[in-house]
Amino acid sequence: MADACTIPDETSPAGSVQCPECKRINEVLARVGDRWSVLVIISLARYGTLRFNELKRNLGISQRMLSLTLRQLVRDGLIEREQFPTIPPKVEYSLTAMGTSFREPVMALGQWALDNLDNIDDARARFDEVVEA
Amino acid sequence: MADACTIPDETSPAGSVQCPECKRINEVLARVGDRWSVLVIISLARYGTLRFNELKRNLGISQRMLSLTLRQLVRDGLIEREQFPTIPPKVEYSLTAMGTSFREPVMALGQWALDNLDNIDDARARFDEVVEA
DNA sequence: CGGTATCCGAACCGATACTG
DNA sequence: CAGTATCGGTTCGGATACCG
Repeated sequence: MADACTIPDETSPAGSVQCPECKRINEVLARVGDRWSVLVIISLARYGTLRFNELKRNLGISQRMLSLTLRQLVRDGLIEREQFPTIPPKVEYSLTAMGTSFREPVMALGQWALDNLDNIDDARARFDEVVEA
Repeated sequence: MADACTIPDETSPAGSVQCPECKRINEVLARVGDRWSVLVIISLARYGTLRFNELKRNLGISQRMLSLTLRQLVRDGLIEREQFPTIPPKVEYSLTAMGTSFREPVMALGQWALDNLDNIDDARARFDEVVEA
């Protein structure tokens, strides 16, 4: 990996110019960092393989958004789509190798989210109380 | 931490009902998981403390979005705002303890993003080529 | 310097209806 | 079952102008 790809590069004086890493991270997160993508990845990481409607029920996502999200993730090479020509049709989704490598940071983020939801709620309550006064 | 908060809970039969963890993760990610928040956290994790316009230049974010994002993050207890009553005014932002604990999963995500941007671009190119045919 | 207020187009996203 | 198409409300987010 090139030097330009390591995050802790503190050569520039803090706020001089736009940090190139942020620009690139931004690009990737714009693609795979939205909430539905993250949740689809988490679900597939948990269950291995899921059908369309299983994901739909699992996530509480609308049919439209799931369809769009899945197509994006397939296009980005994070998940795989296997279609069985049966009647009624059956389509299974699972993680690719890259999707699996995405699993770890995503799961860490998800776990942090679970661990800190209450803390955030508390912080918000305190903040709002102060602001009202 | 309660049992209900662990992600790898495979008790339900895959797609039966909405998984409660996904619901909660969704809630937190809706708050602190947006792109600007993530990038602010990454920048503060890198530099420790930054002023408003340093962050602005660093991220390539509009003044409006930065202002909104910072206020949210302060409200959620992830960052701290210190104001110096000088002329011209000076305001410094840094991570709180909770923000610092958020740092690790976020940095992991950012690093993954950097490492895989090219892979994603390649996957997209391949996908689009196939679709055109 | 560090904001806030307003405007306005773009993107998001759920609801609904329809298809193979 | 696994989608696609269309519509309409909400949110996002940049641009601009203004303030302490």
